[in-house]
Amino acid sequence: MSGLAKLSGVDISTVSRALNDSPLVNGKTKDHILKLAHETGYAINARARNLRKQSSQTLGIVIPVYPGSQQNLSDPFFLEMIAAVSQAAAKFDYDLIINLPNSPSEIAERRLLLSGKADGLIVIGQAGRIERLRSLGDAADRVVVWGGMIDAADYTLVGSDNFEGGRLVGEHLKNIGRHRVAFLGDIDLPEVELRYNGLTSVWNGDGADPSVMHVRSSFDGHEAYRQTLALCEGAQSFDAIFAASDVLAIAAIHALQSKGLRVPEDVAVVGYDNIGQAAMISPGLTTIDQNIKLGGEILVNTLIEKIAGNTVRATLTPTKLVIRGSTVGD
Amino acid sequence: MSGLAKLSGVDISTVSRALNDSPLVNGKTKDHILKLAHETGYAINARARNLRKQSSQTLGIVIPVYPGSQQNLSDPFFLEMIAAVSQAAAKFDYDLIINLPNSPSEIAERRLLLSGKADGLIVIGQAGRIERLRSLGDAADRVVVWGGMIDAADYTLVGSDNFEGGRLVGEHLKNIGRHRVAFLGDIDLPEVELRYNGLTSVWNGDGADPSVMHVRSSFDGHEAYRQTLALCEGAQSFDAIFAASDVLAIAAIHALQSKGLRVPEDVAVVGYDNIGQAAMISPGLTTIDQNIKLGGEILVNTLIEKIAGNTVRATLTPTKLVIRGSTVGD
DNA sequence: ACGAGCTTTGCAATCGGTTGTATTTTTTGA
DNA sequence: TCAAAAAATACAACCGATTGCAAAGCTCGT
Repeated sequence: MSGLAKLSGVDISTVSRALNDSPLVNGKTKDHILKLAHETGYAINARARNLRKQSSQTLGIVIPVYPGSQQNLSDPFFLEMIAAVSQAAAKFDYDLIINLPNSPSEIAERRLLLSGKADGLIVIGQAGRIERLRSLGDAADRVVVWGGMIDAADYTLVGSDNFEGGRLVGEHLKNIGRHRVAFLGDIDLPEVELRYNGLTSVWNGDGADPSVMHVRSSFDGHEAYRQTLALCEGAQSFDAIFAASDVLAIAAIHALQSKGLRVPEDVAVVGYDNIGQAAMISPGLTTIDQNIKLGGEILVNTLIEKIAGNTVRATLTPTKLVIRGSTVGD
Repeated sequence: MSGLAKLSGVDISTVSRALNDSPLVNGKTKDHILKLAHETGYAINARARNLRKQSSQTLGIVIPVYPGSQQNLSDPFFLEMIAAVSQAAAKFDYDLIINLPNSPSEIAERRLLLSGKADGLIVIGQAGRIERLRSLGDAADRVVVWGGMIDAADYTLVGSDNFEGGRLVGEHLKNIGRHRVAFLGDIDLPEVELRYNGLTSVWNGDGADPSVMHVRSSFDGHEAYRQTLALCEGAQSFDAIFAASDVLAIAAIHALQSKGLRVPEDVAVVGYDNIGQAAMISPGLTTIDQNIKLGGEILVNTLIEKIAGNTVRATLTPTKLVIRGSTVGD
């Protein structure tokens, strides 16, 4: 910048104002400086600017991909969320630092905040870290969490309407005459519990016993595969599986087919997320679309509001049922 | 930091040295300062440190996920690559800024470099941007590209051995007696061309005409689905498909099955990448494992070497065939 | 032609660390 | 015991922008 100042014969303060399009600078002067800046390929030094402005124009995103556990490692949901958040952040000229903690107890995220590397933090999922999120203290002012709505949260939550998603699936299964549903997922996770509750709500007050059974599985496809095999070998009969994610649903279909069961004739299968592959397998997977793109935008908007010191409240994004062959036949 | 200086009664320069574990500081003094820092929850201001040290301890990763085209948007390969790079970078105390350009012509990446937000850049894939990569100029000193080895590259390349991957697939198909192979992918992309060349090399000098046909498809699953349908309706007969990615292979299987063709009995299918879902579909997908984890590590190591001013040369990571039901039956 | 008022520019402090050099304190050896 | 060497600490410049305030340059009406 001092180079530009010499070239154009003005003070660096004027250069600075020109580059920031300040109205305090004469139009001609501004044009001249801008031209020089362009010719010399000058780019403002973000490090100096960040220091002076006490802001880094950067958000952090924390994604629980624990390498040891293999859990989630390749769940496309996360990539879609990263893409959504990244593009929403870009609209506000924010960059995105990605942080994949190695274990639930990692504290690298707070470091991003306290050191000023990031102005705010987006945390995807509360799994296994609710307590730590609760104890954020002041840092909570610059954190937004994607997850299922829970009352006791001391932090700002954004999420899709998991209860409604579960309910939509229940309605659909009921409509196609499937009443013996196995729910595949871990209802200790808030968003999963909500999906489960939405599912069972459909049969409540129905006279008939809700015959929904819970088959516990983490978000790891291999575990879902094993659990589904076990389910097939168990005594309980079922004519539908509702899995807490598409990855689990795809694994479940694989398990069912390997047991000689037909999808959807013998067992209807519904997933959650509507990842790209959901439409690419045989039969196509009926699933819930969480509108991740909108979710990412709301996450970013909410976080930027918080950074600006405004108070915001929890937000739900709408949820949509996408029907494909895995529940109704082609 | 000036607060810590007052508390401990020493100059801030001593505090700085203590926090950086400099040997110039007395052990007792150091302990005292560290204890105070811990008690007060002090964290070094990264913005100031970055400015002074002319480094941001941050790498950028550029991933071509173009939202308009839907291309790749949910390919788990990218997430695995992000995870691998992120974890490798963490070992060197580098953070990772993720950049998903909206179009091949975006220049946001260079901005990261020139502004000093990132010390170096990792670019995943050369697709559609080879010319721009060539014209990096000085910036090439701090850029490493993941992609297929091409001679004319003016930038540092790291990639898996795509030719060998293709060759392994060819050997395997030949071994199981499949000689009429459709190659599904876009051989205008360097890595894809190498895989194709590896495949055809198996039949070269064989007397028999290599009966490999090229079915062009981008890395978008929907396009692969359509192309495979078209292939089925065409005149050419084939008994195997080698797809340039698992996502394409899964789409191809879906298309084949919807045409009433059996996998692997009628058509054997091989993918590339070994994403999580490859093992989760029916039948399990035979594929090439690129060892992305190692690739991410090499990318980071190479980039850090370059940032340090050392010269490095292109590197290949080994490649491995993973055989599952889609080519040999269960 | 001149001063009020407006526009434009320059000066200098500041953000919060790091680091070369000077200074003080402590240790060492004869 | 005392000078020389070593260890520990303090001083002050510096990284490169932003910004409040002062100063200089213009415009305009009378």
